[in-house]
Amino acid sequence: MISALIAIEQTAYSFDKLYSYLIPENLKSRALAGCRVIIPFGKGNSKRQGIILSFEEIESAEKLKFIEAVIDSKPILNDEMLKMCEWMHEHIFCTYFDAVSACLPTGVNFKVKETITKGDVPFEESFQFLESFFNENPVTSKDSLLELFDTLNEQKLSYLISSSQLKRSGNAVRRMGDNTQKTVRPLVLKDGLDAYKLSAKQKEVAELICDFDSVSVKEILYFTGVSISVINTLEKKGIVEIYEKEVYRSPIKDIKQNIMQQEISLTDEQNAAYNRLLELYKSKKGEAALLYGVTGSGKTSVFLKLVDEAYEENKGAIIMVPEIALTPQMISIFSKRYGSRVAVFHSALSLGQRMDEWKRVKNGDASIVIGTRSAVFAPVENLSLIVIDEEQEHTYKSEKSPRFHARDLAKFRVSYNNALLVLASATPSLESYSAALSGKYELLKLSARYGEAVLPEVKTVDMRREMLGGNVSVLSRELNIAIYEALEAGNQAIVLLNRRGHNTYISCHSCGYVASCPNCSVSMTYHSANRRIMCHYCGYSEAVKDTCPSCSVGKLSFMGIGTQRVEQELKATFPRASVLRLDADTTSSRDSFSKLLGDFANGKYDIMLGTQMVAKGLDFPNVTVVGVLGADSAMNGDDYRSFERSFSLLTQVFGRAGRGNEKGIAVIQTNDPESNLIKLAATQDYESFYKNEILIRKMTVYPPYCDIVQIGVQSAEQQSAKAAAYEIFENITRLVKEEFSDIKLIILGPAVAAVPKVSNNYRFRLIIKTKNSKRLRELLRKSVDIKLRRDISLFIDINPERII
DNA sequence: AGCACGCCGACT
DNA sequence: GTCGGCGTGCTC
Repeated sequence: MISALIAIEQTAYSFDKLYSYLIPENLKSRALAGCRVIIPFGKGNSKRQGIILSFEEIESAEKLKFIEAVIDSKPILNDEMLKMCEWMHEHIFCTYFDAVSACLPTGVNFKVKETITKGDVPFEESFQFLESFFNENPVTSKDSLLELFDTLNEQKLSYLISSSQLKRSGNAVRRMGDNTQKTVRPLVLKDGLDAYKLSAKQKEVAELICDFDSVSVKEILYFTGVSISVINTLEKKGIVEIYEKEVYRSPIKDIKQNIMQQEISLTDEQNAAYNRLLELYKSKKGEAALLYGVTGSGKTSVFLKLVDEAYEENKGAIIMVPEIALTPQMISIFSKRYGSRVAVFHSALSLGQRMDEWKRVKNGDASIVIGTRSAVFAPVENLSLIVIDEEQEHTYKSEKSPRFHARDLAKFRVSYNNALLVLASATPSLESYSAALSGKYELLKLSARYGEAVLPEVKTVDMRREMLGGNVSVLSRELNIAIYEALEAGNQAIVLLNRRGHNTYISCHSCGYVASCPNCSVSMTYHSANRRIMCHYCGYSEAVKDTCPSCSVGKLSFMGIGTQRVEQELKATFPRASVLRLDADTTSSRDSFSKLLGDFANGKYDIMLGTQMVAKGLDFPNVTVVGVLGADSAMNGDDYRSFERSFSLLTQVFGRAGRGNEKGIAVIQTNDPESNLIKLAATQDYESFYKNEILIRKMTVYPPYCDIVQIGVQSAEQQSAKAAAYEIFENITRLVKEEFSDIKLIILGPAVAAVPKVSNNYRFRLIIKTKNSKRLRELLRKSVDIKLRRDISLFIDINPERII
């Protein structure tokens, strides 16, 4: 006998697995792998959504329940996606259904809605009042019963259900309606219309419908002025057919249908790289290549030409970018070039748009996908190419379950499809570059800068000396002069500071009190826009008090510097200049970011100030000065990747300043002016940086010399979180001594997280340095299989982007 | 996460 | 006696 193995929604990691269900005879033909189903689950047989991942042969049907309904008429996930879900479950410690959900846009997700109806057994004496209620309302819900009848409670309802006096069933409810349009198509030829007896209006409409092959009802009404009844009559007579046609809401505005197939001209160097990539592309071995090209070397042209190849062969391609708002020009290039064959995938789309784009790809109407990390799940058929642009960016790693890295999933997909993966970057991740050097990836270099662009002159300012020299301002004299000169010449300036808010913290002079969030163990930041202090972790805010709430004598003063404070200072120093501040606070709305960047590019502002996102924006030919405030290695946190991130950021900043016709100036304000990092970034010397950094990684044992496993434990009770963290730690040490003596690892911790409390949850962490393998994952799974107290949540993150 | 079962204290 | 509190174990 065959049963279906099903991934079920709303399962905690501790009891997640594939559950086996019987297939009723009437669903045999429809219950295919990749179809979503409704199944009863748990003691109460609550209705859950699931998806069939595979099937198994069973000897006895004992204990098994039946699938209740099949939602999809055809599989929503194909074999590739199902295999990818299994891969994710094995490799990244997520539940099966988390993996499935990641493959589907929110729009196509169904929600199971439970309904309560009268059961087969008549109501007992004491529940007779329900009889008349159900005569009026045959279908109701648990919640409304509880609300309407004070005499009922959860227990009584459960009793009524288990004794079959009430029946509970589940219906799939679509979260989001398909955007369909009533459309008409003719069933007879225009010449054949004479055979029917038609009124003047009917004839007119019928002829119109025959002229077009298919036309929307709305349009007919608009053009002919008839009412819907005319069309209905035509349908009754069998002349036309009315059906629902899906209309797509495309996020790409003004698609130029005249596709611009302009030939891309490549330099010799670009051409060499392209030809090699084309060879790999054609060899169909499921390989990966690293396209390492200095800023301005024209990486985009190289991979665009590869996408051309895929487009012409009518094969699928996925192009990933770190952040869609920062690359509007990429979307416009793609949509101009490939027209409606392009679909866009990213999180700023509305739910409806996401679903539409997903469907266009699923139906084969679009085959070139451009987007952020979620684009790696695009249901592209015949996938032949994946490009990951700026592959070192942290946005490719998901920080919530499923905690995948887009690069790993891309590798899975190219190997499944025998396609080619191209990682492109000016500052590749240490992991990728070392893999390329060892021959795991094919390494392709572009070392010549394209066009006339020159690197800026880099001035490093020691802020400690600046302070000793009497300048207590945020801006150094060097930077002030540079900005002044740029503005005088009619040019623009960019100032970078990686801290939001006005001040980073508020403290009391007399008692040392620091305003901190009541829910999280972090200090709060003053925001001048709303004159409140805010927590950047949970969003809590409160009004600023005049006197210290702790000692009620001292006055509070604002310490530290955020973007708002710098904005204030810039406005004071350059009163005639207009300043644009770009950070998470000013760019929360959907497309304001690209609009603001566009405004800056058009010269609406003189100075742009912001967090690191400004470094990655468009090319601004008028920018001749870039200032970086607080450019210490600590500017990106203090984990092992901070040097890499700083180098990448500075390299991009310097690349920005040097793209116009004039030689730009970059002023780097730091407390560590001797830093090698700044010098290497100034000359765009990635390879020297790599040589230094890889040595450090080797000596301190960090990736690529090992993998990092982070286990996080969270609870509202500090003691239970701590106890769980220690229990896991002891499990690991014990298992490594006994069953897993082949595994080598270094355990750091358990320790309280860097931010010990977030939203009133206490957090503990364990860090393990080891080599990721099947055995290791087995060990991890055993170690976290602890008798968890109910209030604990736990996660495992392989090679996390951030240590909690 | 739910849900049921079961064991113990408070209460008609 | 029994109602309901929550600790514990299981989910095809």
